[in-house]
Amino acid sequence: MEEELQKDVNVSGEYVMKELAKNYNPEEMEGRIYQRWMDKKYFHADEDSLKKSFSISMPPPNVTGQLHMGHALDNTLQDTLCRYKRMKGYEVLWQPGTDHAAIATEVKVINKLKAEGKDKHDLGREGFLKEAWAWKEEYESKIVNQMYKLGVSADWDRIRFTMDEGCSRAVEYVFTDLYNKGLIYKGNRMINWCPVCKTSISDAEVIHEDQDSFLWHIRYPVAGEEGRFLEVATTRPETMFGDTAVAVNPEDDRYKDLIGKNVILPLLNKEIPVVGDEHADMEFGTGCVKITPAHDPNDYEVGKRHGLPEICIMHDDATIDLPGTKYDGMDRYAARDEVEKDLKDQGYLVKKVPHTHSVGTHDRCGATVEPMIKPQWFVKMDRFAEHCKNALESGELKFIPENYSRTYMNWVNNIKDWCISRQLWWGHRIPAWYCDSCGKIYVGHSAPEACECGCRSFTQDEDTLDTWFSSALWPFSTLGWPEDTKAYRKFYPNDVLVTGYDIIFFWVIRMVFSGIEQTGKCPFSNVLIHGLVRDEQGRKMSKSLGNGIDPLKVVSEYGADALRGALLTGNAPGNDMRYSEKKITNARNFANKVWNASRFVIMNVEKAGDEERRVFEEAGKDEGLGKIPCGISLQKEDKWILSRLNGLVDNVTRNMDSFELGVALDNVTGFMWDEFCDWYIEMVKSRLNGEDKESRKAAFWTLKTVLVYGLKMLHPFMPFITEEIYDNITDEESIMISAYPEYSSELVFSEDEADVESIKDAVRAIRNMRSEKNVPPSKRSMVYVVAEDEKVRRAFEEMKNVAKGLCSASDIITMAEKQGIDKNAVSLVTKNASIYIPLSDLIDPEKEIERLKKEEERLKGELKRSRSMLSNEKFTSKAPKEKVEEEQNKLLMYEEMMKKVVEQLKELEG
RNA sequence: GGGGUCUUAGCUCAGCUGGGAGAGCAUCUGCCUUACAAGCAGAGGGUCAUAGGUUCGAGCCCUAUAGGCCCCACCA
Repeated sequence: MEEELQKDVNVSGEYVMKELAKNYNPEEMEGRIYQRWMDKKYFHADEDSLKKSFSISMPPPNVTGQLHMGHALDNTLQDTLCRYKRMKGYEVLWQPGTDHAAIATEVKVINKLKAEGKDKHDLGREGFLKEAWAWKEEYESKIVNQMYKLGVSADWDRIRFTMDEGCSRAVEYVFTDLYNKGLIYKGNRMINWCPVCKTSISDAEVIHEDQDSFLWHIRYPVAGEEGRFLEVATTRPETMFGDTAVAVNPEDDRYKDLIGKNVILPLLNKEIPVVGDEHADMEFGTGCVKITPAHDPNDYEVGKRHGLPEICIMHDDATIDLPGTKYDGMDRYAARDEVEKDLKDQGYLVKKVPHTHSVGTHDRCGATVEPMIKPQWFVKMDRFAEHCKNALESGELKFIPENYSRTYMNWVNNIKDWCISRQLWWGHRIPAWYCDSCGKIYVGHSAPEACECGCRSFTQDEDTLDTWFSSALWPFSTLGWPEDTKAYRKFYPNDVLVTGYDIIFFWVIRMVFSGIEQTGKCPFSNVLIHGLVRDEQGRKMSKSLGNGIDPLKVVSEYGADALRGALLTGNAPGNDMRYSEKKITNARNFANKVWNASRFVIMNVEKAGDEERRVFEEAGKDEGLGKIPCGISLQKEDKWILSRLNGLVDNVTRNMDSFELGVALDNVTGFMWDEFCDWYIEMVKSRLNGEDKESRKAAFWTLKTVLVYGLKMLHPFMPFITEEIYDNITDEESIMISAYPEYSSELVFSEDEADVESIKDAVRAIRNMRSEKNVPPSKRSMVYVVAEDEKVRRAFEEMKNVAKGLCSASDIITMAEKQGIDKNAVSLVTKNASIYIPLSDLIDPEKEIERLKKEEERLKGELKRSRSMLSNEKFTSKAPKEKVEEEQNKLLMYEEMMKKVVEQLKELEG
């Protein structure tokens, strides 16, 4: 049967419809379609184009491993925006790339080497970097492949890497520039030290977590005053070897007199001064604080204020550095126990009380961070904080949702100098050179010929830069900056940055001030913030919990369109979302629905005559909505769905433009599923094989138009299935490069919309009734529609055949007033009509009375509410006119309905 | 300590500048109506966290309270 049909079509016409596979099979089509897009260079961004530009820089994923759900969401949002803008006629650049992720990658490579029995230091810097680059190549290609599978339409020919030649040049340029401006300096300051990774880390990389510990109270004897002690309280007794003072509050009457005197540091028997400093809180503990300037940020400040020596008592691996003592070489925690024991033995320990305090840990390895004084490079932040503030206040920068600008400002206002040097190998080596004889620093691409002192031998700084230093330049370093390239001129600044809220401080702020400092422009005008993808129970997806879902697994099982749809459905900017398989299957089911609706349309047009096929072929072209060819006489339901489609365009466009992608997708889904599939297709079924040729033509034209435009709006969200169908029902090249629908003021049929809504109301009421009475669909029934309003009657008359199919009516009779209808007919009341169905044998009159009474009660309530509102003089005088009118109309409608109900009740009750 | 955010149907969440609460899933009922059972039709289910306030009118604005979450800072 089907083969025959196929043959028929081939023989009969110039227009040969390709056939859609019987089942929606994403796996089969997605790879093939993506390859075609790539071959056709659709993702290519033309820097010479005269079209208005739209650009996004992809947040470069770390080359540390695989993509997770967060990446899938992030990239789906960007892809959807890019595809939308492309169809809207913009020259779109979506700049892809990957991040070297300094410490994260270095740790991975070290672990890999360890598994192979190799050690970083045995390999040496060169050897290690070779391993790291090999790692990068492997994981970058893995990641890129994963993006292909998601349908990412980035311009892959422009892929960049934060450590490639161009980006490295930009890094060097910026470092040198900031150094010359005095905005980068090298200093011996207190930084966060990770004793496991053996590198400094920035404040942002430290995670504070509360830990249960103790507060040790220790006596420090006052020098020269036999029997007098100062009792200090500390959470870190092992650092006492580095104590260089004890502080008391200058206002504290208990200890005032001791300021300027010395106390004896137990165990070391060393005299240290008592200083008066605000830092000592009289209310806390004993009011006396031991001061360890080299191992505590606050003590460091106190030390600075009082000119105290800074004694470092720890090695880089956090073992004690105290040559000649038994503590030397002990781990910090072992030393703590030992100190406690010794203090106790010698009578210095007063007590040890449980105490909870927050401990800084390294976000990469979890080790407890050790504050240390080390020579490091820093970026001054005062000026840059101003940049950040100005960008937001001037409106150059906008957050979506807006409240994240507060988070941003909160960060900006509390920013401190940024420690940018890292004691790692994998990263941009600091372009600073030290003269081997006098030590003078030169900053630049290479060392100078000779130093001022005449020496010609230099050594480059061993350290590398914080990974965020290079990502801060990403929006412009990828475009060839600092060269004045065409791409830079065309696509910088970017239009949107899409990223998670967890990264605002790390990345967004640093891009903003770097962009402004280097290019004079904020690197992007909109920051679209999204939340985290959590697991079904709302927990963060994490390796340690093992609750992560691999997006690629989902893709291979359900298709990329389903994953994308699930991630964007109901997704609101800035909000976390929960992942669930239910959401995936729901999105997949929707894709399947669209697939089948398309099959339905295609199958019918295959069966149709030449003329219909020609009409079909011409429909849905890019010339836009509102162009209804002459010779097409649309029926009411056609106008209804076209008008609804047109309204949808308006809605969806507005939501897309305001980055409400989740709402936009809901709009499209609702329209396609509910209005197009469940109503329009059902309405039109009988016409497709009907007698009336004009009606058939109009139906085919409308079906195609609505389907094609619907697919276009769906395409940014579900690119694969829409392309496959589009390819099969049009002879256009690709939906990706087709024009996005434009709202047309000529395609507004308000009256037809209202009429069809009346019919839908009636159909629903009838279905409801039949369902309530358990009437099988096969049992047809007469339907009488009584409507005083002539327009309503005409609408029912016009759509009689359509409505018949929708509610299993054998016939529909319309009339102005009730006459000749069986007394026992079931009656229904809709907004503007009364409907009677003679189902006498199936009706239980008592139940019917009961139902009508219920309805009467409901109406009574509504009438009461409405009347009291309208008789409220405050309402009628103060509320806007439209609202009052609206309420008056409602009242009339309720009164009308009430009248009918009362009438029907009277009849039933005899 | 500072800032943010959330509390709406059994579950997951929408609800745009205030004008009588929505979707999906789940549940229940009936349907293999030849595009689709990955489906169709229908139904039930909500004091919009609590208490005040502003307003003709509050899920939405203000204040307080309770609970949840996030970020920053501090914690000898």
